[in-house]
Amino acid sequence: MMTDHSEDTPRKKGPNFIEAIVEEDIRTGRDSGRVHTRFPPEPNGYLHIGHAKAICLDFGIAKKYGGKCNLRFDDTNPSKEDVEYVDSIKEDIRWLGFDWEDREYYASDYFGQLFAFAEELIRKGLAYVDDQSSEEMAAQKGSPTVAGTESPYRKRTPEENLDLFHRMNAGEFPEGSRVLRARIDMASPNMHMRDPVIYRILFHPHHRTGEAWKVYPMYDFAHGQSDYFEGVTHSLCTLEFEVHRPLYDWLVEHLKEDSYRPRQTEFNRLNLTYTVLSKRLLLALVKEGKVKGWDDPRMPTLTGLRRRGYTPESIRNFNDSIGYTKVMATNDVGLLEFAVREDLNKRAPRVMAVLDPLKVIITNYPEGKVEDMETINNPEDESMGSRTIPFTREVYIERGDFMEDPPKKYFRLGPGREVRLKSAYIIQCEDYKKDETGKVTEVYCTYDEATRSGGSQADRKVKGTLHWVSATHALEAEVRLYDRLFSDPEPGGHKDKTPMDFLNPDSLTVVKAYVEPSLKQANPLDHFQFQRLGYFNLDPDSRPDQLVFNRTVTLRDTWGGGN
RNA sequence: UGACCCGUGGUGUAAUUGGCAACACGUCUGAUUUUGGUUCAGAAGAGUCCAGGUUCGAGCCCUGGCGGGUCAACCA
Repeated sequence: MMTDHSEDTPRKKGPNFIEAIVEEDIRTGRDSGRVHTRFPPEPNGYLHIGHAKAICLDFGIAKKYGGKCNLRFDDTNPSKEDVEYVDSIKEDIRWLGFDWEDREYYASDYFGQLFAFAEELIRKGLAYVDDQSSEEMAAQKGSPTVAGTESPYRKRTPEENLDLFHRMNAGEFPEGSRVLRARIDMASPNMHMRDPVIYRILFHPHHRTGEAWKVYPMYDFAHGQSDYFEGVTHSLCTLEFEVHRPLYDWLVEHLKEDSYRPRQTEFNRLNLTYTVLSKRLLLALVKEGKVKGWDDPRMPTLTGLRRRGYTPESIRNFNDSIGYTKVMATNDVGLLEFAVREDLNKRAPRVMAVLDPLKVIITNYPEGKVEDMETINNPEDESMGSRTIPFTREVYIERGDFMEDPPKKYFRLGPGREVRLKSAYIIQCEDYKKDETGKVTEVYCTYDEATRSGGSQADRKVKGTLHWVSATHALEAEVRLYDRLFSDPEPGGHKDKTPMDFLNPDSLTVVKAYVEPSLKQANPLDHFQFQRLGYFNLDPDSRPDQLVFNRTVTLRDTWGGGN
């Protein structure tokens, strides 16, 4: 069934385990029944479809239960972050269809409160300054199976620690020379509880606070506390943070002044076949020039998918369909493509385009005659109306739509065969011409005037219907055909190979095509279904005198005979 | 060989307080079609990682295995 996927009538599904938790919290009156989530990106790169999964959850839960969702930039590491990313992230979230209203926050907004909280921990003897190198501390940390040993600085007095911490922030000590650690348990079976570093010295200017601070909180020290400051009730994050939860809770427990405390719940991160979603790899693809940029249509970034022609609705529906669990899952990218086709099938007007032209000359059609043939824009949506396309004596059809010696189940053009030219006439192949290499160069046909679309013989059945464009009216266009960027289903799942070893050399193919004249009026990012060829959109680089189209996704191909 | 998490058709998810394993994608038929698309009708495909236990009855509960993931950044 695919009748109820529109925005107004979402798929009927039972609550996922996170919704079940939220519903239980509401039922028991936890936090007075408030539901408040947050989406917390670090502004150090572009958002990709994996982030979309988190965004749909964070904003989706808030919307479903009448709560709020904050946008919070987790900007605790100035050496990696930049305003460029802040802007792109905001744009991408809006494009996806979500709104944080006036709740745009930054972890850096809380640097003052966080610093004060650190001082409090120091006074309570729950944090200390460590002068060792990171190597020394790593050695003392032990291993998952061997308990760690305590730092020689662990017994410093609160007074000394406070003084050192202030001087760290005053810039008196070089980067890397000292850190502030929480004093928890060096023998904990959970590595994150072995006196984790909570503050480090960084001299890199911060994109928002500039030179104001010389010490910056670590993720673990900033996240739960930021949740607390914002009144977040449900802090949803991905599975790899599961082992951080005890530390999250430990810190919040020491910070809270009332009964309210945010709670972290983890869900599975998105994995897609033939796709890499690690920021490191995506950055490498851009830096090494394997793709043209973050918005290259082959990239799984939201900006790339948008340029490719994917719609926000299709991405939201896709997220809806894959669900949220704690299972390490790998989703078939075909599911995403299905969601795109499903959406585009309803909204994309059908147009004529020929990617690999073969000239057909209709010998009994008058030279110089032009007929305007009416054709419907979208059979899925009558309200999209119709338009006319010019028909002439010479037209182009797809090279693959003619075979000299067609197999039995082939029902397109061949010697002596009849086909209908969509919205025009039935033609019959009388002859064809080949060049020295044996390549077919022209096909000669006759047309039956009575079979004109809407005419007296219009109902006559023939096996095939072909798309075509008038050879004298067609516009030349550049069409970019995209294939998967990686040739392996799990490019990241190999021991001695990197995803780069599986780069698909044919991920981009550029062809010169002929398209119907009406496309001159197309706007950037407009969607089209090129008859029998797939869904395309007009690239933002396109100019009226040089049309450029991207193939968003192919049509479902049920014919095993190839093309 | 520590802690935590996970294990249902090929893939991803469902399965009210234990009650004949459901849905989507994919695959395969057939019908319709001026798109080999769409739409429609139907089919195949798992007995729920394994072994015990509790129970009239277990995918759901218990025990023990096996398998997979995360964690030893002054990243998030």
